[in-house]
Amino acid sequence: MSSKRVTRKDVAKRAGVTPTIVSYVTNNNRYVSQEKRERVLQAIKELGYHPNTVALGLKCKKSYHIAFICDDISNEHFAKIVMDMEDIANERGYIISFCNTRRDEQYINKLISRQFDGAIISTDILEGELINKFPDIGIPTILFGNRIHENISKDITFVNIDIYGGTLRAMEHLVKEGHTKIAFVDSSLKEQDTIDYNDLRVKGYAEIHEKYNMELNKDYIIQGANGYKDVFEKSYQLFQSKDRPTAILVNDDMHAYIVMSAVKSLNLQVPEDVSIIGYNDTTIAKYMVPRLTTVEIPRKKISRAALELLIDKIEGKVVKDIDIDTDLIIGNTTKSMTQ
Amino acid sequence: MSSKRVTRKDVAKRAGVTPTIVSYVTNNNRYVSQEKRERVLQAIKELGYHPNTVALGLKCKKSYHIAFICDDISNEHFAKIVMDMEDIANERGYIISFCNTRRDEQYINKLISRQFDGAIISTDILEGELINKFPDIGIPTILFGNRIHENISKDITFVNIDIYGGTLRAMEHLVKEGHTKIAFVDSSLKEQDTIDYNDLRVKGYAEIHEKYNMELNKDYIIQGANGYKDVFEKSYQLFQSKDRPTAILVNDDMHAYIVMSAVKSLNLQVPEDVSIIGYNDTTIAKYMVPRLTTVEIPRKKISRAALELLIDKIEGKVVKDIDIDTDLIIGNTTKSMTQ
DNA sequence: CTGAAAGCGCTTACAG
DNA sequence: CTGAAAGCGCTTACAG
Repeated sequence: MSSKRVTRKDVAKRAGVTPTIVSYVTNNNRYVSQEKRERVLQAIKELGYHPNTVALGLKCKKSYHIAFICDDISNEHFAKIVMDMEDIANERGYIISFCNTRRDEQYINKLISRQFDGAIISTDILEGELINKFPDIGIPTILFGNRIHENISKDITFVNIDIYGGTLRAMEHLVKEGHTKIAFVDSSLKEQDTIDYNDLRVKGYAEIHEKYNMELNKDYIIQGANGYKDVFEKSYQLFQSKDRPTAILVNDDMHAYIVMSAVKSLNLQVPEDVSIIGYNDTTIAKYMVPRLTTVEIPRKKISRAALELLIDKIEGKVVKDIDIDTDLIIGNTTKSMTQ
Repeated sequence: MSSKRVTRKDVAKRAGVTPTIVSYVTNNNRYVSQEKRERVLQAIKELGYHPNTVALGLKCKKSYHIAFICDDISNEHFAKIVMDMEDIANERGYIISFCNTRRDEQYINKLISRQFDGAIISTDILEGELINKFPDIGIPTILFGNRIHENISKDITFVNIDIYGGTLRAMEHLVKEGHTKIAFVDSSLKEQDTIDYNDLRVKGYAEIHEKYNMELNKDYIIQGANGYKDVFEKSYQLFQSKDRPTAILVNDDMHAYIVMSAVKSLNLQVPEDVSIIGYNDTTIAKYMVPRLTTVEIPRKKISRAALELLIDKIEGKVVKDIDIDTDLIIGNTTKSMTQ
């Protein structure tokens, strides 16, 4: 910051009024004589005065500053959510800081020191214990409903996304088309060694196996894959195996695209040899050739719900968890086995 | 914010010392007797004290808060730059707010009121006049070097990305392979009616036409396309025409993918019928089948350069513009005409 | 209708 | 070695 920022005092001097009058004019919340008002407005223009939001924040204990914590914003799905949220936040006078998730108490403490009015969190990897630090200190917090369910504070409001229902629909679609050998990829950054049945996708996947008495082959589950390259290699291996699946559910469109690349590298065709379903309906899904079948997560609704719940909460209103439906968009990457 | 946030005063009371001592302990910049120090540390722990960064900002005229203004963060290229920058910022004690570009003076004023220590701007659409408001008010500002060159303040430091050189290399590659009918797509959100020869890609594109005495067919230039759908439709039209180009340069990988989708929809093959080159080397480029030839823009270098220049500037150092090289990554989407 | 004053939570020069 | 005090730029209850 420049050391010569124009302050309220400078404006007052220039306009020949007291600083208090300047506040009354900029906030427009008290009667000020027309003449003084004009002098103040004139001085503001001449000097290029910008009221100091930080000072206001200190005085009024309100920062109009929201934190958005997210594991991977390079995924178009989340990037678009951030853009939407920033739009709504801007309309309401708030600003959003984007924060990469870090599993580190010191980092959370640094964030708390920033006096955010609220926090929105979308994570597969942050422990409930660390998430809870926000509500525990009194910061209104919204959590995108997903895998982390253990020990979440009751003070947190959930935007529950029906990924479970979407998964059931996707799986039913595959089963109806005659698939029984269905694989599943979860690329979220979590421990590799165990299958996480709390993951709503895994849960739906397992459920359908049970419902239709299909054998669940653990070799068909790729979990904790570490980045695009890893997903490529692991799915390449999977489809190279003798007992390869005929269909695969992939937790994200771009990763579904990667899986398709691996499939094609093996000279297999989509959907003739392998059916693929993704999640999110991002650009790549819409323009893939063939068009990707995918579980649509309504981004606009999520962004609006999260931000409006949060602002209501900041303003002291009582808010309830909200449920967001998902939808299966049927493209051309799934094929009936019975044809 | 909760009304009962723990302050320095509370800690002092609990520890039986003066508030000043608490500051000395948290800042660790003055001698404090071992005994008092321990009492303070203990009280901080018991009460869960988090120093108020906003108050510090007001007092020290430093917010440790940086604005990143960008037209479209849903593009993986920019999203990854944001993630990288956030990482470096975090190491240095700064936080980044992501701001969608808005061509609106009121909005810029609101940002200025926020007391950002600095701003990083990457835009194709914001006028120089509005960009200059930041340096004019004394806010250190970094601009990603690109199309907006008119009237930029000398106080702005540029991270110049050699898009021009990258374009020359891409075009040379196509020319050497025998292409003479080369199209170009610029999907940035600008006015549609005129060809913007200030655009570094257009400039390189035109340059090569001149160098090799190739006729520049204006119908081959798609500019001001409005989103993915528009790029799809316009490129579909282009390749449907009788005198269709044999190669096309697309200003961004995902858009290059869309162009390929359009090409395939016409039952044309890449690269047999149409050669395609993109920009950025994002995930889609790496995993496209065939692998996309693309102009690589080194994101890590850009993020680091921008943030370190900015922090140096904030700290009062004299900094100079920096040049970032680009590279042509040769994939499998270009084919020689002479084979 | 207007303005002096208190106070938000900090830092730090200065005096003891 | 420690602490009272000034001050960062604001808002607003209160007194005139």
